[in-house]
Amino acid sequence: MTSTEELDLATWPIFSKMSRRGLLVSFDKMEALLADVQAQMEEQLALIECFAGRKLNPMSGDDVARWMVEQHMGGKHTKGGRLTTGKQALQQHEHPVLDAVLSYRGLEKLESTFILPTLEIAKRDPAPGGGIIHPRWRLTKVRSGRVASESPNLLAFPSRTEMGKRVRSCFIARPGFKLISADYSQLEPRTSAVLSQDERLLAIYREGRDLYIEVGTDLGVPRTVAKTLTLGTFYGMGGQKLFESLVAEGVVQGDPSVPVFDLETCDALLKRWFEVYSGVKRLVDETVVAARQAGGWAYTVGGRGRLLPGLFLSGWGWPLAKLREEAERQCFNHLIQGTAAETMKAAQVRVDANVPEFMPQLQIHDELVGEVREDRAEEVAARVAAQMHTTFQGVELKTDVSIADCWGDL
DNA sequence: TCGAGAAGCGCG
DNA sequence: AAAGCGCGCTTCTCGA
Repeated sequence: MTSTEELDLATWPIFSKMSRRGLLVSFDKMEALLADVQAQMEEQLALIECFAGRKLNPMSGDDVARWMVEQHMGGKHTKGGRLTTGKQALQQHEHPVLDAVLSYRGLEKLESTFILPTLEIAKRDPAPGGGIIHPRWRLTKVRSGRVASESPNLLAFPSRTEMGKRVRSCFIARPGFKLISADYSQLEPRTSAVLSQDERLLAIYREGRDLYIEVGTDLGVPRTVAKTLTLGTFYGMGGQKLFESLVAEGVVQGDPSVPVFDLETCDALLKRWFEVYSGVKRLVDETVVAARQAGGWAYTVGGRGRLLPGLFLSGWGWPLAKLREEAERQCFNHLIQGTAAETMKAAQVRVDANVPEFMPQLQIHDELVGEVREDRAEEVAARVAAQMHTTFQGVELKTDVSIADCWGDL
């Protein structure tokens, strides 16, 4: 593994090029979407007034909390003493007003965070059919070595919902070009498997089997549960959080062939996971011990350090234990997330050196997006994939590639 | 009127 | 015993 310093120096000019090239935004598509979103916001607002009997600002937690108190709805309170009005809290109650509040908030998020700023920023650099976005890459912001993006934060653009994909669809390839995406599958779990040398995980990956199906079989849970559970365990998720995640995913009461996912089951599942994949448990413990011996410094494989003074807090009282355990989770996360970031940077360097026809535009942690001339798309995509393909201590790291005319279709 | 902090939510 | 990690950005709220 190349050192983290060398990777930083080698990727610097690549990100510079990425920013200069930028991404083309279609004004027609974006403005049509904006009109849709605004119309739907009006609808939800009307719905709220209709069902609540008066106007309500869905964005004001105080306003929503006051109305909930009037309706004799209970719930958790924030540190500031108000009723919690987050998505989790509102979904506890069955009420059309709360449904509309959540819908409105989702739409408002799209409008104010993604659509309006993108239009505004793209207007600074007009181009045929729209404008160009030049994200500012922050290469020294994230302590794990990941990159961050500002103005706008393209790494946080929506992808999980239909409306979200419509936002991404406004980012299009220039005329005569195609967009290519190559994303590593399960980069962080694979990194964990390699670093922990856990026999079971290594076997799953070496034989090319689906991790989450295997975990599901090992623990007797559906694939979706196994996925949440596995990703959570890598970073120290607790029973409570796992339970909340499963509730949010709507798998709280499973079918009869599957255990019921109450809080106790979640605790037991986490415990069992670390028994079955004991190599990961060992790596977590060893990583923390090593960092303590190194004076509180956690290191990635490439040698990027993060100082975690909290590792030396002693005692079990509040908030000492909480802070120490937080530092321990950060310690392990630094190793996995940071090493994965180094894998990605190394891949970018190889692609830059060996596939000059590919013009990168975005790096999204485990994914590379860029443009290529239309007539060469298939061929160049294959070469990008070949350059990203690598073997990390016996485990293959491969990418899924796709070609499309807009970001949303990748 | 301005700025900081809280709450909330988007992503991998 | 109990525990998600890493970010950026927006609106609301409250005090200077």
